[in-house]
Amino acid sequence: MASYDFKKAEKKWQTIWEEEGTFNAKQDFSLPKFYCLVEFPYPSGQGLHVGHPRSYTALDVVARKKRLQGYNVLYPMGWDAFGLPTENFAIQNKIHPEKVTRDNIARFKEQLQSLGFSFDWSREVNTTDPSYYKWTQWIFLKLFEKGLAYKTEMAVNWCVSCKCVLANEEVVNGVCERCGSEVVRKVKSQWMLKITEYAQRLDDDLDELDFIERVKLQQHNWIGRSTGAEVDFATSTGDNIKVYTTRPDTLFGATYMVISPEHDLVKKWADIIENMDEVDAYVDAASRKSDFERAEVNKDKTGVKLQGVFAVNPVNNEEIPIFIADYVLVSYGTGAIMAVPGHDERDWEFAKKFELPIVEVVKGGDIEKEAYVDCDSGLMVNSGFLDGLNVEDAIKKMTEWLEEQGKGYAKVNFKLRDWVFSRQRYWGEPIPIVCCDKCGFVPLPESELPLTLPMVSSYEPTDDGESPLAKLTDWVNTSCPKCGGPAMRETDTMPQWAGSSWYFLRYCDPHNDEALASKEALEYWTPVDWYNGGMEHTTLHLLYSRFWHKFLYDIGVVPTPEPYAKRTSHGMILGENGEKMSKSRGNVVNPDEIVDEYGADTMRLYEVFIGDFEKAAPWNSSSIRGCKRFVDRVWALQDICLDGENYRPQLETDMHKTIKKVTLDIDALKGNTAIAAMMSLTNRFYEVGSVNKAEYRDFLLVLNPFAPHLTEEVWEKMAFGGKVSQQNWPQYYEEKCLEETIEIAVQVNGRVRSKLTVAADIESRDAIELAKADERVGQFTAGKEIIKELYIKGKLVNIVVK
RNA sequence: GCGGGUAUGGUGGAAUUGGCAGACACGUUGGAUUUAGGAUCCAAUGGCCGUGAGGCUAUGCAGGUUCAAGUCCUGUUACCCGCACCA
Repeated sequence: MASYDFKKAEKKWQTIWEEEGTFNAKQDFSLPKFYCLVEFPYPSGQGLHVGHPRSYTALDVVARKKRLQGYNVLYPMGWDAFGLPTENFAIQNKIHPEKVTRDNIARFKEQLQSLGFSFDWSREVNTTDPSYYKWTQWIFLKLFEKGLAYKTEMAVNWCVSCKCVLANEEVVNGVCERCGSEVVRKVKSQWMLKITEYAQRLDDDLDELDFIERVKLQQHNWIGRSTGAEVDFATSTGDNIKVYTTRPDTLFGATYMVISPEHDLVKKWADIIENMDEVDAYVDAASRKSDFERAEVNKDKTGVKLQGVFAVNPVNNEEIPIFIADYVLVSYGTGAIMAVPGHDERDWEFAKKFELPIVEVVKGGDIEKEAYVDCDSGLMVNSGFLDGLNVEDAIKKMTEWLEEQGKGYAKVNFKLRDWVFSRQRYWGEPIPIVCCDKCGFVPLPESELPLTLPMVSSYEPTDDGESPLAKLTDWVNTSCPKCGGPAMRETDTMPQWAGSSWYFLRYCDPHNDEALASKEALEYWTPVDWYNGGMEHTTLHLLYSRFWHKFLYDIGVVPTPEPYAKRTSHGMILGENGEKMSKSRGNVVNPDEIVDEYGADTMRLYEVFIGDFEKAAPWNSSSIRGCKRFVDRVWALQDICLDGENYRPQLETDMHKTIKKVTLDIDALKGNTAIAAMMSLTNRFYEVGSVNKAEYRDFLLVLNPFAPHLTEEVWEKMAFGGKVSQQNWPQYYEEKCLEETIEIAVQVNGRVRSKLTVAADIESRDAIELAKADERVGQFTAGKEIIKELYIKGKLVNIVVK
């Protein structure tokens, strides 16, 4: 037998699959369906690195197995192609981003196809294609129509290098998530999406979903729900200060108030505040700090007392001072707090510094030394009608009291902010809105979609914060769709996250020009049964797309309230040195070279075999050889293949056990141990000295999802009939997975002293008798008193002696 | 600071959830084959002691529960990730 010519075989089968459309999802909606999805890549200039194929392979294995199990599988692929890196590359090299995108996609596609993924290429989507982004714009207009898209002037995160605003989700540790540059505050008029309107549902509905826990947790934390109360504090000026607190029980301990420097009352009180100079200086200093500086946790608390005004604590009518301080954020709650220094660390620190009274209202701590914060076990004191209650009851009673008195009410708050949706860059979807002096913001009529991105030769970002599109006066100046008068187009574009927020819907019906997808296709295919993607998208793409999907559900476009039934996440493939793979570290492994040297199947096997799917794993160019050997050994089984229509007795259990293991492991994303089991079975064939046709056939079937080219090629060479892709997944029988005789360990005082081969169904009593009769066991029990003896079925006997 | 996670041979990693730790691989060593290299095949391979049979020891560290602990409990260390003055 000639050795396996993987290059020839892989090319051959890839061509067949492409010509036949072997893996295209079927239009027959009566079949059981399985929608299997991986995040579509951003087609960067560097091409794929060996990290990309990890999740593609894992879900390709799932998709291929599901097909063999009779499901109509949708496993699509596409391109998330708008975005800054492409635009920056285009600017640097003076090539239009449209061409850069086209070239990058061509390269990515070729690389993906060389790995033999079973994607349905007939459904390929591209977010930069006008026939695609027509529907991205359409969804935006629906959001606008329902009041969920609005434009407002606000302080935003501005990346100095990208010359573009960023969403909160795109700012990581005060720097730009993408380029690592400084992020400063800038007041700008921005399009916003009201994701906050969906905060409660995005949070609640997580519980019903089959998402891995760390994803749920991260989304819960990001949404940041808290329950408490809003309370009104009267002031000496007749104004109200509304505060949000999670601890209404501690209201009797509120000895001062703090409002943020940006709070409206500061300006309103300009004439009343006696030390306005000092206050102005503080406000000014705060405004010049970056968010990052302001958020620095361990810095000293600063602030200024507002002279000439005071507030009144609504529960005891005591007059309390009002401060401004930048530790109170204007963007959360009401931008004002009641300070309870006895039971809040920040307030305690502030009170110590400004020598303000600290009152204990929950007993149990030592408020002289530190704030008593985690006081669930304490009882209320110095708190009038709350005295003697525990914290939980006190919160309830105080909230009731506030509501009765009309001084406050229960309130749920979220950390989640609305989504800053406009970008001052060229390579994105134009926002289909015109601004008319008479009519305000007017949406383009649906018939004018898509509003295409004008093809221009100059699209550099500007320093003044305007979109490059603003310079195209011919394009900008238009007429109002409503009144026909002169109007101007919106010149900002959508963020990269727009196109990816709904792409999984388009796959269901990608060529539809009447709707983003037909009702029937959506009814059949959604929700996505299994979605895998990176943890870095948890609070970005994953949250955004859940939001859009819920909105589309509310307006009757999609049939399910959630887009994804199941979400898993892969660990990163690291460089050989254990560090993150990157060009600057020089540890990038190019999959093309691996495919060239070892073949796609070896590459696929190694990607799965490398380790626990959820954990990061370092690439190792030696280890991959083990997978290559495995491929060659499977090929060479042809030399020792005997006739035989049934499993041979000495291999029957091995066959059933392996099929079972592979079947279950694939669904549990434990392909690494599935491959180990198949390696063991191969070793077993060689140990026996032969395989027979029945065994070889079924072995090839379970190996097929991992090594599709090899298995098809062997199948054909062996003339097993048809193709592997047309077969059924082999069955295993539970009862045939059990050995008739088993080896059990015999322990004395928990240490293994001997082994016995016994019938699998041996009675406990018999096993113990046999164990005690064992010579070696006797040496350890002789002359000692047996205190206890037990048999753990199928495992061991333990004899405890003294 | 808060929340979550991880820690097992020289390496990647297994361990049916409390039941023989180290499956499966990589690497290494020895052997076979080969003109040679490569490839392939066979054997050994956690550590310590022992010629040997075998014994002891071992899952970051320290305790505990149990006939039995990588797995459960208490404490502790290191690293990774997320959030970060969110009232």
